[in-house]
Amino acid sequence: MSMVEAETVTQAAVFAALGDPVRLNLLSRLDQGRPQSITVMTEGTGLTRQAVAKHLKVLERAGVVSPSKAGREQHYAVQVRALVAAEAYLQQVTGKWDQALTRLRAHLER
Amino acid sequence: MSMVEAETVTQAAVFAALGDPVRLNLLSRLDQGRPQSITVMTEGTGLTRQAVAKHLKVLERAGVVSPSKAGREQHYAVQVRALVAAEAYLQQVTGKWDQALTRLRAHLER
DNA sequence: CAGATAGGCAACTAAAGGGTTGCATATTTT
DNA sequence: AAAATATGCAACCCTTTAGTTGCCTATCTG
Repeated sequence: MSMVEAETVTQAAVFAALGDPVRLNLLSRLDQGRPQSITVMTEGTGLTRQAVAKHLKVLERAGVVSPSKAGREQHYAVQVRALVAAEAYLQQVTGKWDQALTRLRAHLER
Repeated sequence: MSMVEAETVTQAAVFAALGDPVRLNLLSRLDQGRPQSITVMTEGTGLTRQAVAKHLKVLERAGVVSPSKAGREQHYAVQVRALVAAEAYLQQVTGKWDQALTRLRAHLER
């Protein structure tokens, strides 16, 4: 597997982690800055603690969130790097598209 | 379901569509500007035409790609709007994080 | 028109995902 | 020390997803 492909796979993992409404909600509740415990994150989801714990694991494996233990509590905090990387990836794609549009325009005006 | 939740679901669908290495590859080959047929998109994937067709359907339902018929060929083109929206979503989240950091900083310096 | 090419549809399989329940373990709290 | 709280682990269920194969239809092309 080429390096490009490897990167694509990694990037896909991040998008996949974001590709679930529950996880997107959890994330939006985590980006308040301070880490939250699993139990707290469970509140208002209508799900069991285990379900939420799984979702947080998914986010963690994708690097979107990072865990830290505080006593008996497991806290999770947003890992901005991954999000910024995803943002950069999209910018690259949309950027390429802009370039393509420019080329197309140049071609048509010839 | 609230409007926020509905939007979250929609946005999650886009991320989910991007959350697969195969689809990410297809997308990167589509962003050259001009639409491509399914058969052409299949080349070099190591998959069957039907598999690729399914992936393109997924991208289409998420609004990431749009179909158009040219004779017997089915062409797909990148739909930049969806990508920009996803980008905006991430910016909003990372932006909120920046604000949170600012608040935290202010709190610590008090 | 006959053959080749591009797709669509459907059925089927294997694996991954999202959730739940039950039970064991570690930390607090009283 | 006992009760309560926060998690972790594992087994299990159901649905979705990623891929395949087989076959039928539409559109070119020679």
